[in-house]
Amino acid sequence: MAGLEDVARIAGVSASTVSRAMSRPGMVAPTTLERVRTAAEQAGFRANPAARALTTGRTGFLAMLVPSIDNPFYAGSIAGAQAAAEASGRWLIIAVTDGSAEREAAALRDLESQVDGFVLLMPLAGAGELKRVHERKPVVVINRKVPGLTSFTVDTPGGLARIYDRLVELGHTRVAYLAGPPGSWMDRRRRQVLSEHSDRPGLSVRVLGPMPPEFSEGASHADAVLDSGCTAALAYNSSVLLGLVFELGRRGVRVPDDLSVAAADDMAFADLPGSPLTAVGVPVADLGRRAVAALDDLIGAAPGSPRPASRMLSTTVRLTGSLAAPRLRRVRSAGSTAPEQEAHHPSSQRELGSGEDA
Amino acid sequence: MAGLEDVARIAGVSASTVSRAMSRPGMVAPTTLERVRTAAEQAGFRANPAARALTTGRTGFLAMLVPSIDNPFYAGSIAGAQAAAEASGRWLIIAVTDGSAEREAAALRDLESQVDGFVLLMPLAGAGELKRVHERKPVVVINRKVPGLTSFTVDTPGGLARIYDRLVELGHTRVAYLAGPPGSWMDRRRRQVLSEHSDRPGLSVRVLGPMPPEFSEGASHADAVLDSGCTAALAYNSSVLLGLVFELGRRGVRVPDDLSVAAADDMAFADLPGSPLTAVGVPVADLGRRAVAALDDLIGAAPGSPRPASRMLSTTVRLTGSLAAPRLRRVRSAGSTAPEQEAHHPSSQRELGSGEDA
DNA sequence: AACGCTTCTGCAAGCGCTTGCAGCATCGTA
DNA sequence: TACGATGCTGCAAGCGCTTGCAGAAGCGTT
Repeated sequence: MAGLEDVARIAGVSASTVSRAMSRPGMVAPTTLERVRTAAEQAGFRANPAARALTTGRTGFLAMLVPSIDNPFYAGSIAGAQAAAEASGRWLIIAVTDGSAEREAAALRDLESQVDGFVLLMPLAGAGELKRVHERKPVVVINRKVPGLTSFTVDTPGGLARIYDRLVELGHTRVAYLAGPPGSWMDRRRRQVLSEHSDRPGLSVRVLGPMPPEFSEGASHADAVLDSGCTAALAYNSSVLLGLVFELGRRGVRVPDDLSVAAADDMAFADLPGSPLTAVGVPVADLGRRAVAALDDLIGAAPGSPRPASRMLSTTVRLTGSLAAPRLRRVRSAGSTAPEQEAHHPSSQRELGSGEDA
Repeated sequence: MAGLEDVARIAGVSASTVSRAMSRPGMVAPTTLERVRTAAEQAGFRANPAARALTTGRTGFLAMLVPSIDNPFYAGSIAGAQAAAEASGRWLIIAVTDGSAEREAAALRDLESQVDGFVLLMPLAGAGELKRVHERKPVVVINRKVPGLTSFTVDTPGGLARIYDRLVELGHTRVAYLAGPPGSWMDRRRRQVLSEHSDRPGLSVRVLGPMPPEFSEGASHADAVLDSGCTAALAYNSSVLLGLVFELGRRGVRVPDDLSVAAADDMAFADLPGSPLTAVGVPVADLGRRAVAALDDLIGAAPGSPRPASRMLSTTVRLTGSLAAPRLRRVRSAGSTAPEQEAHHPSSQRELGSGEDA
């Protein structure tokens, strides 16, 4: 691998001149610059980033900490971040925290000296600790607000509220919510929104679950939805929704004629032009992109400069998809040919109290 | 940040001894070792990886080049690779090639000096070029075979064949295949399998598409499937399958009673215990994991040692899911209440010739 | 008691790049 | 013509770690 010295020899200058020619072309005379450049090309020169990092402290790496990768939400954000990073000539290191605060802390510690900044997707660490990291290497947070750090969040509640409003407008009075994984922060926020809306007269939300956000879970809760006497169902995410819809189809229940459905959080089809399902569409790639862009600003910026503004990105909702006016005639949960009949269930599911989420 | 020198001062030894205590504990006397260790702990010592890399050439990074991230197949592989990398104390850098040979080459070139090895997911570069990279930094390939390199592939064709056999066994004679993206290597391989099986007497495959592997595409091809007169449909992947099934449900077509369906390539639900859809399940995480494990071997190994064996991983198929005996009575494609009637269509779709895939 | 070995430690020379400083032309100005 | 200012370049000192080499003990032999 050709080094600075090799180029210097060819060009007949010193290594320092070559270095300057590469990183601050303005500092060398035009003719020298030209000479060095052709020499570099001839030698096939590639600067050794590790050596550069040793003196400058800049590694050209960004680290992104995510709870997991194989989840459309995270994967989308990673993709956005990666694209932005590459666009500014940096590489993205992915660290998976798996929801463990220890692993997160370990990654933060290990990578601190190897990267120029961090993108933290839903970090678990306390605000104080994050600020401490930020003092050493710039930090941008996604999907959580940390005072003092720039963060990018998404207005899922707003999207949910729009769906909710539409349901009310259509005349629905009972809505099922297929909850997400137990203990999920996102899930909690959503239920909070629902519970706020639940205060309206004549409206009630049944929470089914919690359940892992999987296709199979949506499918296996189809009967519960039917039994609940609800005329509409909201699913935690698109996977759950698809499972539900699939199973409903097998039971002869039509969407949206017999049951209105929507997903609270989606990256699979909300933005697709011809999608027949309504869902709160989350601009996941944007989250990643913006986070990295903000990081870029922070990395270049002088210590005292104002930090990039935090933003809440709005969601997209297509209200005309799988939402329709309620139908009181309901189909029983039996898998057979579906004779229509009134649904009258004692409904053992709990009502969503407005105060149950802290 | 505490350095070697700081620890040395505290422990009352030289920096070299500290270095050795950290990286080759066997080389220092037990008592010294102990002293150094407590000193290091006290000082909060963290070795600077860039400095280490400068002398050793080992960076502790692995690079993984993928066509894209937000695709369940790739995301799953990345997740597996990431886990394996972290398990062996390395970090994973993700580079997205986006299907561009130039970007791939650029990433390879840029990262060559910054990583200890490469995992290449479906690389575009020629075998010769890949071998050349391999001479500098170890390379492991996923989902493509490159002579001279260790690679991990997946037996999707085998899984497809099993589904196909089952369909034949059930008495199907006309099968629709919702093809993947135009020009896709995977898609070609699959169609090849189908065309091989298509030689059997009394069996025919209709290819619909090509189409992008999206939910909406599956949905919008539902009518084409119904019109084709086929009694079973294979989809390029699970997204397409779900779209198809969703739209079928709206038309009152039951799965699998009215139509058998399966996905050729799936990471979403094939492995889930209660999944109602049959699909060729691909062990995506395993691919990534094994690739990194092989890379580990290569990195540690002496230049002359035999390279880790390539392997083809087998797929999983649940045959009892959405496959059933064919029903000749078919539903027309009109979106209405679906009166049953015979399907007799001139079928303008082309038959799959056995030689059409190169 | 002397010798050769083994074990442990420190010295110093890098790894390949950046950068403060000083030297040397060159140029403009008085 | 002389002077300072300016522009460009080279020298050399690192950045923080690793490692070959050699010296210093400590040990077992003969």
